[in-house]
Amino acid sequence: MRILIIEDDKETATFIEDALREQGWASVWCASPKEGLLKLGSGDFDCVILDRMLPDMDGLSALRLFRGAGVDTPVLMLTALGGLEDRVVGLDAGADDYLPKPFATSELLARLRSIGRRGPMQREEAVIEIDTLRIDRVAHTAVRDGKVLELSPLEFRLLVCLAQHRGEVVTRTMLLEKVWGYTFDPKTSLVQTHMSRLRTKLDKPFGTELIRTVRGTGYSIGAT
Amino acid sequence: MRILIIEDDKETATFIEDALREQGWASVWCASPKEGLLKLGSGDFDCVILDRMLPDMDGLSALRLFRGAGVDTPVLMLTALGGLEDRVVGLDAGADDYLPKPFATSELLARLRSIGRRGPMQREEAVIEIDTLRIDRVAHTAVRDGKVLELSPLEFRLLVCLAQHRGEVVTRTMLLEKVWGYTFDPKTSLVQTHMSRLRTKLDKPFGTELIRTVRGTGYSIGAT
DNA sequence: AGCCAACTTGAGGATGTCTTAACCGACAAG
DNA sequence: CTTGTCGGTTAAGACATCCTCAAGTTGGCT
Repeated sequence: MRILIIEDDKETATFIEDALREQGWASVWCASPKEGLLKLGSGDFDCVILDRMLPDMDGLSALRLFRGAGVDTPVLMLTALGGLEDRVVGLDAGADDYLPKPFATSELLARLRSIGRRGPMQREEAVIEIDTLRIDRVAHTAVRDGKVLELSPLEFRLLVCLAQHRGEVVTRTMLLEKVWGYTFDPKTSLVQTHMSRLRTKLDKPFGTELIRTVRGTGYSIGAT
Repeated sequence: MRILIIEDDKETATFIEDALREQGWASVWCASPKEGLLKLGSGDFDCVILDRMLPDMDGLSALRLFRGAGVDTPVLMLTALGGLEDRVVGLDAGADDYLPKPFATSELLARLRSIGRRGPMQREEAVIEIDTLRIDRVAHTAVRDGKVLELSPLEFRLLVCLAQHRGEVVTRTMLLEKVWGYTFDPKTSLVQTHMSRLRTKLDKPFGTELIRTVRGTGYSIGAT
């Protein structure tokens, strides 16, 4: 694994580099996103560790810059802010995972392994089409039968998550992780409620149902 | 996959159980290592998830107890302590893998899959085809002659279990273990009832029978 | 043929899960 | 300050599922 670290704090950076070296992974460090983009262009990296707080450019903007430039290397976002929204915003902007500071080394390594396992070719399509439904992740729009769906941000994330796994069942646990950033079960009908809301906008007005409920497991879209 | 969970915290335990069930794996929960050892002796498990911190016995001691008793089931150790030394000690004592809490479910499942792969040649294919029947475990669908079968969760599990042992006779005891997670005999026609329901959906509408009854033993699918 | 055990099948009710509507607080815009 | 949107919670009701029981039916053996 070759990993690019974008982090202005020297101390944190060396801490991470040490951990990676112990694991036998190569790392390259740079302090600014601009530098990072250059390096991403030249060497091929398996993953980027990106700090959310940077002096000259915000981590989120940096991420958008990368994605805009056609860089599809997986990004693990670091942030001092532990808030949930923050996490969601990060994932929304195209980060593949998220780690709050301070973190345990083992946790960092685990996340990296997990990202690495997915493989480099996990191309995230900007536009996903299922039946007569067309989802544009860049324009942030969903259209079915030529009719624009007025979805709330959360509903959109939910739909995207389903669509990215079209033909597969997406478990409730998975949705909680990917859409809400939860690693626990809120013990409420959170997912179901929002799935219902999504359906009233996505399925109700069109007769045929795109979303299928898989009892005891989760939901799926675009299968059979 | 059959998985034994040894975890005193009920909440964590149910969380894990949910995730496993969604994945289509059977799990048995117990709160103490002693109980666990008993269960390990009776039912055959593919993996053990063992908490590092337990009230009456330390996880490491438990692990040594198991290994001492000749149990060679792979063990995934959970721990709240993220330190490196801890990890080393855990792996030293004979754990096959190690996961710090809190963990992402996807991470847990990935580790389990990885552990499962090492074991004796498992058939965990995503798609199984038998004659004109096609079972997709990822999409959670079963199709015969192009017609989608509307199966309940239990019926689906039952079918998968049969299909994974296609050509072999699956005993009732085996089904009770793999599908229901029972380690005892309920003395009712539990298995037969559901086999019947499965047949009305799988065989009745198609004339030819895929499921064969083996009197006094169990059932089999896809044999001759 | 006749018997017995094993298997099949249908009905019923308890249980659990999913759907949906209603409510409430947080937040941003006017 | 008011208004509207968003998102989380709760609860009621609809619905599916699954277990048990009990009455057929089948198959193998003498």
